[in-house]
Amino acid sequence: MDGSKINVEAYLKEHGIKPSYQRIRIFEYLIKHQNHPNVDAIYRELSQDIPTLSRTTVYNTMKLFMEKKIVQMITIEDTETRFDAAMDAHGHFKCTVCGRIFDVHVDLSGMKVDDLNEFRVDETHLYFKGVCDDCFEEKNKEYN
Amino acid sequence: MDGSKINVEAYLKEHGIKPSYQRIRIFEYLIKHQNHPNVDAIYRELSQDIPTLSRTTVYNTMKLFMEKKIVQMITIEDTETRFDAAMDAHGHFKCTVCGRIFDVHVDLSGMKVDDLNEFRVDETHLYFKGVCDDCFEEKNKEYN
DNA sequence: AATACAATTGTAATTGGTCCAAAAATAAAA
DNA sequence: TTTTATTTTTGGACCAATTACAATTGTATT
Repeated sequence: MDGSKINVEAYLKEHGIKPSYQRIRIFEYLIKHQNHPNVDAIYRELSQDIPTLSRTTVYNTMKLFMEKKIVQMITIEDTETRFDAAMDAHGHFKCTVCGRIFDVHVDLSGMKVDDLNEFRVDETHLYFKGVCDDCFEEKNKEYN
Repeated sequence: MDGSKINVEAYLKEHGIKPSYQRIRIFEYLIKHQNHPNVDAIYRELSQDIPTLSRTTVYNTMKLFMEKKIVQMITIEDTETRFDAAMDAHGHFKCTVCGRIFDVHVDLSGMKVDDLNEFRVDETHLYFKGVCDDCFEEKNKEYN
């Protein structure tokens, strides 16, 4: 899902999702904003345009999207559940200062994990925490 | 923290934690049970022995332990926050059938992550989801 | 012992999310 | 097309996990 300009309706159908108006709008939101939103962010933004939109619908839709594997859940903090419409193998970086989450291109092919032989692995998740460049420079300024 | 038989009291002190009775007992629980418990599991178990124990104390203590970096938080699911007293670099595998979480020994040294140059990385987390051997065999039985 | 400080406790409040039943929309059948 | 069945959406009630907070208890300091 690179969101360059795909037909969302067709894309949903391809993945066995009936493309209702709400579902289309929600998915469009996800590919337009790569900010890894949580349910509330999606709701707040879209409900301006769709005044009758219900939070429950957003929850239901995200659950459905996950089942159909067109979005993945990002659980870096225990307090916030975010979502990502990109399904290719990639990691995330969370800046603990500004709170932003960045996509991180990562090649896990060289990873040696002997212990995994006893498991059937369906999903792999990798994330980092730290301080992003913007925040790091901002911090330095104070002490110069 | 391999828990083989260290002096918990000394260990806490070394990490700048005043070793109160509750803190000692909670940390002992963590290294004895490698089941990656959540707050409630710790509370239920220990409150049998320490009847006055409060859930808030467990929450406070886990927060303190995390700040002092002697436990790490495991956030694989949005619904459960678990903890691990092992601080060496390792990953986790969660079985989506039985719900158990296993430690996974992993070598990330070969990992190529160009995008991380723009960040100061403090923590790295890796986890997998899938089906463990026990559950996999159990499942097969049904269809034979 | 008196005082100060830190840790613990328990209740209340908050939050993020689910449940559920009614209403609305869509699809299928007549 | 109307009627009927099915799916989706909605919103309010509900629930469980976590935090806030003020009172109490415990510990260290003089």
